[in-house]
Amino acid sequence: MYRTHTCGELRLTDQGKIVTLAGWVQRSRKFGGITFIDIRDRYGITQGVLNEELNSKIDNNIPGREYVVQLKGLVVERSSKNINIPTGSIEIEIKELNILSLSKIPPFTIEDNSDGGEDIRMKFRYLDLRRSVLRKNLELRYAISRSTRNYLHENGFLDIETPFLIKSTPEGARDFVVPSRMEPGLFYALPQSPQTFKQLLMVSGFDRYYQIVKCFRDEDLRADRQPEFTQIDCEMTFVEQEDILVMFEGLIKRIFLEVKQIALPNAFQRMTWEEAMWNYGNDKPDIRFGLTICNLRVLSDIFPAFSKSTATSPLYLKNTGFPIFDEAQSILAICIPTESEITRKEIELLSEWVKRPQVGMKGISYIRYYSDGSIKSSFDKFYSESFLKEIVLYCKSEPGDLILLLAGPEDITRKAISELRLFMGEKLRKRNPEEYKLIWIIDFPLFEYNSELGGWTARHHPFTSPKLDQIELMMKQDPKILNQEAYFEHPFYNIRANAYDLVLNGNEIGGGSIRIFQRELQEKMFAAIGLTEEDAQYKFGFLMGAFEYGAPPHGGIAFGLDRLCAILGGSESIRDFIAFPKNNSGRDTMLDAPSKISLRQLKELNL
RNA sequence: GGAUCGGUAGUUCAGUUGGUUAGAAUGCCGCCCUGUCACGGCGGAGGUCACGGGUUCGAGUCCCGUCCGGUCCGCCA
Repeated sequence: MYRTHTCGELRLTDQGKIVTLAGWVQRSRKFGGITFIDIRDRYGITQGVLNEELNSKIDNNIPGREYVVQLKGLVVERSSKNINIPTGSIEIEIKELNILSLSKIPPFTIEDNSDGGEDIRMKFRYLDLRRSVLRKNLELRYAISRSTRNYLHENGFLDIETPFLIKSTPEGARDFVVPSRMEPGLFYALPQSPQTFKQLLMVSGFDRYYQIVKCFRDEDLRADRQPEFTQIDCEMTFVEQEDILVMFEGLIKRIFLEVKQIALPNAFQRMTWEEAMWNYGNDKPDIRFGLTICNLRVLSDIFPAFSKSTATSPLYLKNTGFPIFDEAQSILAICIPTESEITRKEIELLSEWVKRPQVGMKGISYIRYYSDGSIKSSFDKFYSESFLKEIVLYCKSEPGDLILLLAGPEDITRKAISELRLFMGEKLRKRNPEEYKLIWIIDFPLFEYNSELGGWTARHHPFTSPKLDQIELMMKQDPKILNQEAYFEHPFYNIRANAYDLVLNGNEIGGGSIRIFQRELQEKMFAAIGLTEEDAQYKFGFLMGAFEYGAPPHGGIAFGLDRLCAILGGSESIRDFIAFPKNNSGRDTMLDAPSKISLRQLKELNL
């Protein structure tokens, strides 16, 4: 028997037992006649002591760091205890020490605060995973997936596997493709999600399906994006949007309760997409803090539910005197409470920040609304004080506030003010990682206009159903757009989908929709996004065929497990929650993949 | 596809205006130490300054290119 106990379980109550432990040498400390050896496994660290006799016997052959050793000995109480570790009250008086495996000196220290950088730790990922930080991350991941499985099982969901070698139908992201050997020149693709399969399962009558499943997308990476990632993929039959939201609020509440011991509110907040864009400039708003956007000018048709409210803004009409504002499509502002006395230098830094190419603004304007009620702005010479006062009042500012204004084209200005809002939220320390605010974003647009391609694409995916009362509008609409400058005047712009995202602290952690289940509507959808009838039939004929044999109404949702883990684990990077992740360029530096393959393989594959 | 930061000892980093023998910490090796647990003390080894080219009397330092890595934009239904 290699071990009787783990390295994390012995306590004072085990005193007097003869035990055998096996593990890795964390560190040894020698003092002439006595030597301490800390051995570590997944469960903890236990100190062993070599007495004088044994110490002199092994003399200079004390096992080095990361050797795998087996200790046999007596559990005794320590004369000086270590309160920092659970096993700190006892130690093992070693009677027998066996080296099971040698180790080279590791390239970095296997400790909580390792001295190794990201690069070298990735190359030696199997060593990095010995550190308790990463071990705890993977334990957290398991806890989340276990809660998920329990909850979904209790609610009648079936875990059904779907294939990884499928057909390439890139509608959004690029597919990873796999060459077929048996059919030269043809290719499989790896799934970007099991979307069509789970819909077919609904047609087959498995009315509640889930799968914790790998998905693949051949796009550039980020700290929170990997080419292969894991989704909690779910689908239900005979449901409306409300049923899905309630069911999966339950899942998230269960995960928070079991994994973080946090009881979330009974019903999550909800916000329409339009409201989120209007107030936060973002479809995944971080609602842990305010600083909502003040829309001082917006082109009339872009946000139909809100645009009218800008009509009372002093800056709504053009020709107000300040050329930058007069020429701007949109003028958006945020009020920063109690910051009216911000230094010139800090303003300068903000200005540099918004001018970075990633943000892309030409500059930033500001209004200081001092506590004594006086007003000073960066554009004083263009406006009277009473006009400035009108702006301040429109923004609902209090004396003492600082108002930051950005002006420019609607899309980049809104994106920039959203970035600025997050930046200021961070600066004001209002983004507390221990605070969890969840919100459903609903009523997404069904379509998105792609000005590069000059056409409409599905915002979520082409299987998403439009709102019931807008189906008719869609069925008779010609997708062709005549005026690219005013795509938001096209009726498609205002068609809303039965689609929803769940947002946690400004991160999209899940999203889904009620699906189309009628062939005619699905055909119309494909036509709208520019697929010819032949294309649609070639790519998705199987799905539309299935819809002709009694397809039930259905819908679903998918959560990004990696990202959920990272947020609950308080980390920015999902790589810390994946056992063997890829680097920034999609490379596995441990395996050194991707790599060349042999000529013989190439020949077999006819490449 | 683009922006930006970085690459110096096993590792993490410092290296001033271009100037003589490139430093620190940690790790590693040796000796000493019977209660440490980030042990301590003394001594030692360890460098293709990513690679290639250029400027210069002289380059770790300046310029150009390449490679590698981090972050971001585009992209990611």
